[in-house]
Amino acid sequence: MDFSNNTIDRICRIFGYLTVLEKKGIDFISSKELAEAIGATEYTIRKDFSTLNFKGYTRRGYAVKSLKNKIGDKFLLNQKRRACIVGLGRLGTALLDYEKFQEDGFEIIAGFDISINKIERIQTDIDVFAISRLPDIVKSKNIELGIITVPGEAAQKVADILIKAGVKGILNFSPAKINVPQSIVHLDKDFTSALRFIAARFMVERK
Amino acid sequence: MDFSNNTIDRICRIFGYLTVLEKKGIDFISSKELAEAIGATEYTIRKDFSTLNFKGYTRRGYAVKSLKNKIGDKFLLNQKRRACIVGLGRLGTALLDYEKFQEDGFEIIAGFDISINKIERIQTDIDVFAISRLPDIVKSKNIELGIITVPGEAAQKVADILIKAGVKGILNFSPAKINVPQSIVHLDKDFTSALRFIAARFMVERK
DNA sequence: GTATATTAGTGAATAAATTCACAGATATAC
DNA sequence: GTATATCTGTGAATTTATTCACTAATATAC
Ligand SMILES: NC(=O)c1ccc[n+]([C@@H]2O[C@H](COP(=O)([O-])OP(=O)(O)OC[C@H]3O[C@@H](n4cnc5c(N)ncnc54)[C@H](O)[C@@H]3O)[C@@H](O)[C@H]2O)c1
Ligand SMILES: NC(=O)c1ccc[n+]([C@@H]2O[C@H](COP(=O)([O-])OP(=O)(O)OC[C@H]3O[C@@H](n4cnc5c(N)ncnc54)[C@H](O)[C@@H]3O)[C@@H](O)[C@H]2O)c1
Repeated sequence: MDFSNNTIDRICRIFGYLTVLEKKGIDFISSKELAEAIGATEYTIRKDFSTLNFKGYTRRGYAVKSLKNKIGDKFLLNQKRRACIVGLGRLGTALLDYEKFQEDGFEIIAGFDISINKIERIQTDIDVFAISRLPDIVKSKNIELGIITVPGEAAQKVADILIKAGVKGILNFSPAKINVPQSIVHLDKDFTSALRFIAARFMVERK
Repeated sequence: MDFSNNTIDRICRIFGYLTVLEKKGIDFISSKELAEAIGATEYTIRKDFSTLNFKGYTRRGYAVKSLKNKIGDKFLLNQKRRACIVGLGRLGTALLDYEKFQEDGFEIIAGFDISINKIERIQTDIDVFAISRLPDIVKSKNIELGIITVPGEAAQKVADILIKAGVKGILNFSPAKINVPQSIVHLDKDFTSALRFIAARFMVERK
């Protein structure tokens, strides 16, 4: 079966929230509370779960641990994913050192940059390499995800290199939209568009 | 009239792309090319423009400059927006120094942090202050947008402070979901959820 | 033990978003 | 100057997503 982007997006947020609940030692959660936590409605969430065949308990809700495992199994969020970061500027290095990725199931295996200077001076526990080494390292270290933090002009080129090297998914933080084959999952996350969205939304609200 | 989030999101991306086209000196653009550039279909875009009453020219498409201005006027993306960043860690400082925000119409007026130590050591052209000064500064400098880059645990508290100080929109990069009154426009941008989305999407694809 | 309140599950209804299909306009080719 | 290909604009059709409305189950209160 196939699921809509909306459903998958909700499921991923729910997964994150379940992680929090689990840490807090909370055992059951209702569709209503889940809805509130991720910004959706209880109906949508029950519908999602219904479609996915995730069952809850009358008057108690959904069992946190079990639900988290079911989601993890179904969407393969239980297993660690191996990622790399290309472009070790301000944003790239911030991401490189973000330890929480690790506990969230994403392991940053390597960083790459075109500037040898940068590679040599960078202070981090993660291995960093010249971009020329990318194909080799992505293959040998089985890296599945590429995170692009190079300037917009270089984004497409980097995407091509990543895909050729064998990554299966790309998260692109540059403002450029990248073109990738259908088989590669990718997401463009442009902060400026996000800010504009807020500005535009706000203005529309006032009318 | 009111527009859907989807429409506004597309419009913001189109606005960004029009900026690029303008710089390149391209005068006309078709719905098809726009669609391709932002990852939508030509139908949707023509429908959006139809609803918004943005007219194009047969066999030529839409006039780049004029369209950009119309969008800018309608959604108030032409005027500079004043923003601040709260939480000057790795992500916050990366954003603080991102000059491109300026040319994209967002001016980072100030940065805030709870750690006086950090405030004192930080190297940047932007003014940085202790969080206690936020209400005062947001008001006196007319700051409209708050960007949250504090740890998840502090996000809600910071959101409350920002709102009380008078910001009208919030972009939250922490993994916590924040609760804000209806009148405040806000967006939660959690990188981990984005990575999970890719991982989940990818796995679904394979099935 | 019974009544009550809460919560899931789901087909049906509704609403929203997208796509289609085609008429109308016009730049371009020849 | 005419034919042709291309591109917009928009109601209608379709598809997708959400919400409703109600049944069933059961924990909790008393
Ligand atoms: N810094 C921010 O807060 C911020 C905000 C919004 C968007 N962005 C976007 O994120 C991206 C990175 O931003 P930044 O501020 O970190 O930029 P930066 O200039 O600090 O870093 C970019 C890095 O990419 C490297 N690079 C350039 N071309 C490369 C290539 N072909 N292969 C490998 N590495 C290459 C550079 O050497 C540099 O280290 C940009 O696209 C930017 O528009 C950044
Ligand atoms: N670094 C990344 O690449 C990255 C990636 C994904 C998500 N995030 C999220 O972005 C946020 C910032 O991440 P980071 O890596 O920059 O963290 P960081 O720990 O480097 O910085 C956080 C900053 O917030 C400040 N702070 C804490 N409480 C505050 C308060 N109440 N008021 C004002 N300032 C306060 C701290 O002093 C610190 O300077 C976090 O929520 C994190 O989960 C970061």
